[in-house]
Amino acid sequence: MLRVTPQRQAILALINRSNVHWDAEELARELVQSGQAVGIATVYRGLSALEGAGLIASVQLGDRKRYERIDKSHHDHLVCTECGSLEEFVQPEIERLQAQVAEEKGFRMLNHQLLLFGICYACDNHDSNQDLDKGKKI
Amino acid sequence: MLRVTPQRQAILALINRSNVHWDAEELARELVQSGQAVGIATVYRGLSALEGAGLIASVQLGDRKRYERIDKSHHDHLVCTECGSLEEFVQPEIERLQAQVAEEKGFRMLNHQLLLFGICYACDNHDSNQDLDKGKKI
DNA sequence: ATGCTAATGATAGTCATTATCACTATCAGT
DNA sequence: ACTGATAGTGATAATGACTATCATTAGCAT
Ligand SMILES: [Mn+2]
Ligand SMILES: [Mn+2]
Ligand SMILES: [Zn+2]
Ligand SMILES: [Zn+2]
Repeated sequence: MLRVTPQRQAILALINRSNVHWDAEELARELVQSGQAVGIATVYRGLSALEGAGLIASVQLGDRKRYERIDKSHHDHLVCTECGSLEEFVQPEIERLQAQVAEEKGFRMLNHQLLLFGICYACDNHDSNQDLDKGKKI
Repeated sequence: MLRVTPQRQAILALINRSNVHWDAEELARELVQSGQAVGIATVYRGLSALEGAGLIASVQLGDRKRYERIDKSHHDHLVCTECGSLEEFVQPEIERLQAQVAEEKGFRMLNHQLLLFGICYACDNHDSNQDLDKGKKI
């Protein structure tokens, strides 16, 4: 009952061929650029449907949700509060301890979210107060 | 330059005397109940100011921010996606490993957020499909 | 090929939070 | 204690990220 449509194919293709954490608006703009514009409501619905089908992954960052490829192993994120960039990391021991905590509490954990906020290496060593590149893909 | 006002005192007192993760609207309603109504915009600004002053703590849960007392040691949260309840936990080893990851990446971590989503013990063993208690304090 | 119904897209609505702005109150300096 | 600079208040408008509506279109099971 999940239908294959050109719009969803375009959204999925774009996410799969990039290494970006897209939000709905950014993705819609990129689709316009590439000549296959998709209505913004359809982008929201498409992203939600694709995630529900297990074809893409998401990260909730503050008030906005970002989507990325799912064909990499699970990872968590370092979020730079200066430039907004995302860095990825994997720490199996943390994953194991999370499951252990849930277990001990009788809590059936379905997923988790771990965000480390701070200043990335680049920002910490910035030459001057560069303007933030608002158009940068993260 | 952070001024002491009756509104902020009321907000802080309410948070400090309870063990609840308040959002702005809930807190405003409670203040009305207790006969010291505070404008909703002032509640938002007050919560933000108090957090900035290190007097209360916050958790970003999906699209809404919740505030709680800061006079307990740092902890993270188990979030029940069924009933919305929050359970707290501390895992020093996870904390240590987070700092280690940031260190290795040259990332200056300022804070973090770890949420474990799933079904709490009560919901997992519910007798029937009880209606969620929307008014419940969490 | 047909038809049931999910999907689309333009747009209106929702909801949490922030901005505006006229007015008030805190408090540092006298 | 007085006062002035300015932070804070509160009613309300605005914003921004989504979600609902609804007429129309188009997958896809049969
Ligand atoms: Mn990622
Ligand atoms: Mn807590
Ligand atoms: Zn940065
Ligand atoms: Zn529960």
